[in-house]
Amino acid sequence: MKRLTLEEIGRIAGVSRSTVSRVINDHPNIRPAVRQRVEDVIRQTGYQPNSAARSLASRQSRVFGLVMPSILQSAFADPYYPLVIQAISHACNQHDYTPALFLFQTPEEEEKMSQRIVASGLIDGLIITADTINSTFVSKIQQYDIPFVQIGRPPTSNAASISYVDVDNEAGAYLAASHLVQLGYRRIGQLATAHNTAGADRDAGYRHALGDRGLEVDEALVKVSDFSEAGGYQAMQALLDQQPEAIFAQSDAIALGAVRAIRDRGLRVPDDIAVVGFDDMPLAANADPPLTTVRQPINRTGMLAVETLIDIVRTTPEPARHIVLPVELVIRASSGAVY
Amino acid sequence: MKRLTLEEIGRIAGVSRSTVSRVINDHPNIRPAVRQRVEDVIRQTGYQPNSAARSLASRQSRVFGLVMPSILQSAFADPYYPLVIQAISHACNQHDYTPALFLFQTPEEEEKMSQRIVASGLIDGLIITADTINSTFVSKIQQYDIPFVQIGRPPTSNAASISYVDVDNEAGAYLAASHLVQLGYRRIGQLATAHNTAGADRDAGYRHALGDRGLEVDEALVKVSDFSEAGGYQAMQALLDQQPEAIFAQSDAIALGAVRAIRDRGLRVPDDIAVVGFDDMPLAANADPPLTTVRQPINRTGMLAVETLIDIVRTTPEPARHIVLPVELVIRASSGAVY
DNA sequence: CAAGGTATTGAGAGCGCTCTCATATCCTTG
DNA sequence: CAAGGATATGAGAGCGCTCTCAATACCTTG
Repeated sequence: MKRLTLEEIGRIAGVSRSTVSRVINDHPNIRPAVRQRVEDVIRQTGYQPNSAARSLASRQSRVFGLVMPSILQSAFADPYYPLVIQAISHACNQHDYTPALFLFQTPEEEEKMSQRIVASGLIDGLIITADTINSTFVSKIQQYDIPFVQIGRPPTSNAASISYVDVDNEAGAYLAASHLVQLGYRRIGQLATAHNTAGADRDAGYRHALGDRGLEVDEALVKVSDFSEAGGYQAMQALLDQQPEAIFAQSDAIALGAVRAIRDRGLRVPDDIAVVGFDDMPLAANADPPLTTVRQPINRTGMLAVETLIDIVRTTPEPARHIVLPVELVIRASSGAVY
Repeated sequence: MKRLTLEEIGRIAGVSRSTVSRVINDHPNIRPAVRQRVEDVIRQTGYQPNSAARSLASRQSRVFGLVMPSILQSAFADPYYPLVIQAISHACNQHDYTPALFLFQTPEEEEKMSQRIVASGLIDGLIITADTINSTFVSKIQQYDIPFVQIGRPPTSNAASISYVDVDNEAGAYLAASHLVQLGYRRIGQLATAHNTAGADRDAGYRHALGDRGLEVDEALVKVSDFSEAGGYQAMQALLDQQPEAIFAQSDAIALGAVRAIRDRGLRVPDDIAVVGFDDMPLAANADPPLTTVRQPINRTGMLAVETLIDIVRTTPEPARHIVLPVELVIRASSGAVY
């Protein structure tokens, strides 16, 4: 199957290359009859414009890069990231953009790739998943003039100049912790995470909720974990010695690990210890017991990241766009509110 | 920062565009002194060749498409797919290819995208994850002359003409089931899956293992599940009525669901029922009890898929390459062999 | 029905690279 | 040291598209 060109389509339709180009790019001022004729030829031949030629002439590729820096390598086990990828992929498909994937397993890999990513012209813009504090990648990328949006809030120090899409982590944690307070629990522990803004915001929400209800935060009831089930299991084991009545876990995976640790100690959820998670991953609903958690809108996050990036690419990049999406508390059995 | 071109690099280095191009593409017959000089300029300026121009002139993009057809949409919850993506991404990085991601959530999306994927020239080759029997995508793609390799064995009917990288599912299942037989279990059930070649091969391995040891397969001990934890939970509940002594689950997620179902029935693993999984996902080792399972080399699978595709793109596509990787049994507590 | 627009189309010049072919330079060796 | 062959470099012609600008076709309206 020989590859067709604009020229040939034009020849078949009896018009010039330029006119065919106009039809394809939906320019105004083409006689309806001509447009129709050209469209027919395109449809019948199955012609697809050559994307390299288009990129070269138009100076844009309609390819976005989806970047996950090295810090997150292991975090890929967390089902959150696959869901984000899926959401972004879907959004890109809808807007006729192609997502290129850049997962970095080491800083060296990151270093090696970043130059090519920003300067080869392959990529029109970047979606960066890196709420890790002090990501070197973001500061490196800022020196180039490639548009990007971040998923998750950047550290306060440079959040103003960076466009991002985030969920309201603080409000979510506030809801979760308040829910536990209202249920009558007093010794409410937290399985927290370190070095990421989402974790920091969830921590703040937890503290505000307790404070607003006149409870003091007992630091012995706050343990740090990573975002994995295993991490939650370990942290919960340490926490169990403090005899908490309820737990706010900063992610569903952590919560599930906590549940397992609680059971291993011969205790029951929620009868002995109530548990609330965060994220509302698919597994939260199927867990045993079903997990009370904070639902964050991952699909909308991905969609908005893509649309914001398209907007930035097409128009002026100033000022930076900041989007914070609302979250909601999903009450299930693990918090002891329903059975 | 103005974008540099070959021409300008040449001017700075005092040579022609052609010579710079030769240096970049590692052509022979350049005086060492000149090559050095050009390389210095490139390094100092941070020049990166424009990829659109390169693609247009050389007719290849160094972009591979990573396709996951719509059937698998929900299966993305299975940690297997993220790991495959990660492996392929890493392999692409190493070989200076860019992976573009095409996840299809619906047949319509698949239909809409496929034309662009194969005919726009954006993509040099495809890696298709679709061991689902009767994938329409593969048969569609075969009509074009775009190179591709599949991860997972295609259905026997057209496996001969398709290049693929697979793991030895049958041998793995054989190992797993044999392990259970050797431990003295007799009523060995299977949590199987339908409509995919990996499942069919694992089923075959299970049956051969039992047959080779003189055990007959009791069809009442074989239940069909999907690849999820929830599916395994459900299927196991049905299976429990048949009072199996041991279970071979076709994936780790299924095995974990089975363990949960067994526990909910008040039974213990492995004391009352032994469980073996398949895949050796990270969560298998951390499970409770740690899961005996069949380890498949996902990183090698991804690497070989990429390298095979590169080979096909660069040389003649004939004959189709078939690679089957060995697997190994990882014995942990869930099968009752170790504690 | 001519003049003066406006709507529609085509021609041409790149976009930044690769690759072939011609030219220039460098060694050999007789 | 001249001739011949190898080696090294440059010039030029695209790759298939977009976009500007000029040319043509089509309408108005006085």
